[in-house]
Amino acid sequence: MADEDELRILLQRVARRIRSNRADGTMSDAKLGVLFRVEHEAASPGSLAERERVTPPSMNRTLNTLEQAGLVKRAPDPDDARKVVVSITAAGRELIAETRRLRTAWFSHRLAELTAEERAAFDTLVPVLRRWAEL
Amino acid sequence: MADEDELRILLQRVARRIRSNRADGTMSDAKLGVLFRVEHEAASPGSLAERERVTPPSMNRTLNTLEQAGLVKRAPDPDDARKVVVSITAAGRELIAETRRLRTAWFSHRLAELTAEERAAFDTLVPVLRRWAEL
DNA sequence: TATTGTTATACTCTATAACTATA
DNA sequence: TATAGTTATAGAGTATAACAATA
Repeated sequence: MADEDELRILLQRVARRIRSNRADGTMSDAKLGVLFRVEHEAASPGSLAERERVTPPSMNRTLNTLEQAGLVKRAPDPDDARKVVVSITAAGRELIAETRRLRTAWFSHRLAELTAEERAAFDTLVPVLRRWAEL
Repeated sequence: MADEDELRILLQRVARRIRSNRADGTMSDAKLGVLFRVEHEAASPGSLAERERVTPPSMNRTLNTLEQAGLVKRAPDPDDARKVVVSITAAGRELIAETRRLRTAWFSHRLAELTAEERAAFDTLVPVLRRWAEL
């Protein structure tokens, strides 16, 4: 069995290494996280706060910054006037695409260096990681 | 082949999940990072700033907080009066031990749920992750 | 002069408490 | 009354610029 401590620490360091590839050095994890969330589906400020595990006021501030930068936009919910719908803009999509391109480039190069056995090992672990990420 | 994007994103989410296990909710990553650094070997503020990739003033502020909390101590360098040596205290060691224990507990439970094949896959990937972490 | 550490100041992200509008 | 969003205010971490002490 591999050393548990080492495996755990390695996962954190590799994740940090991946995260260091950013399209724009001024984009924080907080902002990028929200941008990635609303990329596929518009969401309310409250649900974004919950999924990013921050408080509603904190999320509100992040949304203000993203909105001022033209990366997301707010719109009133047609069914419930209390609610707001946050969606991504074209500029937001472009920034995400660039960030993803850089991260993918680095990661693709790393994957390309692997043996067939190592690639297979990753395939085996994807369902495991998927479960853990949801906990 | 597994989806490269998903694998990359999952690694980040799992790392984040692991990181959320802290002995003391008030200990930030910044402070814990320094504490882990000086656990094995005393170091200067400047070298700590470099290895943690923050500026010297930022590191200085972190060290002030850790010192006030009694987790590290500063001492003059005997050879060069300009330099300072930062070392961990007994209280600092205790806090690290507790943090490590909690992280290990969560991760151990996750590993215990795996099949033999999944465990073997992790063993295969440890050398790979070790290489990536150093890049 | 160059190096090491620190102080001064400001900006971002986070939080708790309080307020507004709507259901 | 309860819910969704926001505003007010404060604490922690980070940065750049400037300063002090020593080599």
